[in-house]
Amino acid sequence: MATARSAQAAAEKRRLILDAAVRVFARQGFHTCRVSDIADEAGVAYGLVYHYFRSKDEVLDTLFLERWNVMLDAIREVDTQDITARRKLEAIAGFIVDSYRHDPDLMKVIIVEVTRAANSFGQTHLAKITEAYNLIGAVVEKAQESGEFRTDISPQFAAMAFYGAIEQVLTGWIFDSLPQSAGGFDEAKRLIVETICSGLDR
Amino acid sequence: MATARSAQAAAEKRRLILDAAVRVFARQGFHTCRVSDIADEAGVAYGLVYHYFRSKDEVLDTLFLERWNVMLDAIREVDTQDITARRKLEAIAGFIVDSYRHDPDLMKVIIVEVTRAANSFGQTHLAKITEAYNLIGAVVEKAQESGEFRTDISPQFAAMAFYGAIEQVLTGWIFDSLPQSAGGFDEAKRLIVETICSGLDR
DNA sequence: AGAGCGGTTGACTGACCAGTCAATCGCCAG
DNA sequence: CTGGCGATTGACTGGTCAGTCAACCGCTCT
Repeated sequence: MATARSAQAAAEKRRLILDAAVRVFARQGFHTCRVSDIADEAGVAYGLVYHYFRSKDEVLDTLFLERWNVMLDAIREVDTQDITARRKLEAIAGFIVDSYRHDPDLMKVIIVEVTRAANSFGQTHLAKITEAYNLIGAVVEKAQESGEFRTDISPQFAAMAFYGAIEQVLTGWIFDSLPQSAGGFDEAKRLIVETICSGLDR
Repeated sequence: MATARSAQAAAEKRRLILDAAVRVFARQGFHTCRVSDIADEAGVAYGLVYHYFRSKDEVLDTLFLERWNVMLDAIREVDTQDITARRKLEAIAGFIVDSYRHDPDLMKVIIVEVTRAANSFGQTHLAKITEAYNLIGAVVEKAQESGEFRTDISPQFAAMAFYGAIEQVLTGWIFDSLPQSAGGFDEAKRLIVETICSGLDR
């Protein structure tokens, strides 16, 4: 039992540090913050961060991979369902928007420090990030084959437009260049999918 | 004449440094490169960079503002023309895509280090960046009033989707997660506008 | 000729911070 | 009670650069 109990305690400490890191990264940014800021926020000693993680980078890598893998699984799961592509895109946009609603700090960190940070962590995780584009592209491709979507827009291209629109909206919320209106989140899902699927034309 | 000649020579050195900085920032990224890398690339002494610029940051600020102001002017100019909103969006997307075609390194730096770097330079230039969204939003808004565009998608929202789609495509090109196909650039303009205006639905 | 003045040079400094490590703590088993 | 081991601590080190500055260059004007 001793082993099990301490293993659990250790896992809790690790999580404590990860959660503190989310808050610190969201508040100060990855490059601007010091490892000591994370330790302070978590209420642990500086060195303990290095007991659980090899480096400052590994903390962010862990946060990103944890969440991104959940998202990739969610997209894959959506794609197995027997619904229209439009509904699939709604579910995907919904998942991402809900991720932000549920934990804005974490999504801020993932978007700002990884997904949009193409020169630093975006580079490291390019393959993982591209995987999401490809999964969305596959949804579009199948919809083209079934006749639901037009075939003169390449699936990869459509995926970029779709994902780009979502990320831009989240970024707008994160930095207050887009108002987070009352109906907000659910309205946003609808608008994104509506824009991409039906277009702005009347 | 002496004054005029040396002033011109000085301006040329300044430009030499700016152009070198574009190459270095594009290759290594702003945070990763050293000021000495810029000086070496420009073939001038380290200290000269500080004769023309107050700081490393100011070099990037200058590059961004130079180009971004040109773009804002271009968007404003497009909006004065008596053409459909769809044509206006085509012209705007065209301008941005052509900027990339003409000087990919500069666009890479602006997008990667400023526009998408929301925590560092994106923060500093948030107002300037938002200005672009607002100008695009105004184009959409007028199109809604004239009946060209549907009115149930907020103009600001549409602007984010439009700009987000463009930037995502450029980012895809920059980091090779989207193939730069043969027809490439002109095809891309068309697809972006087509997607946003008419949608993916058949 | 030579004074003056931008333009130009690059060695140096001061600050910062990621990561190390030796010492301590506290929990459990025997 | 005690030996041992993993968890925890935080002072310290080493390397990295942005930015400074005092000296130097070469052109022009008198």
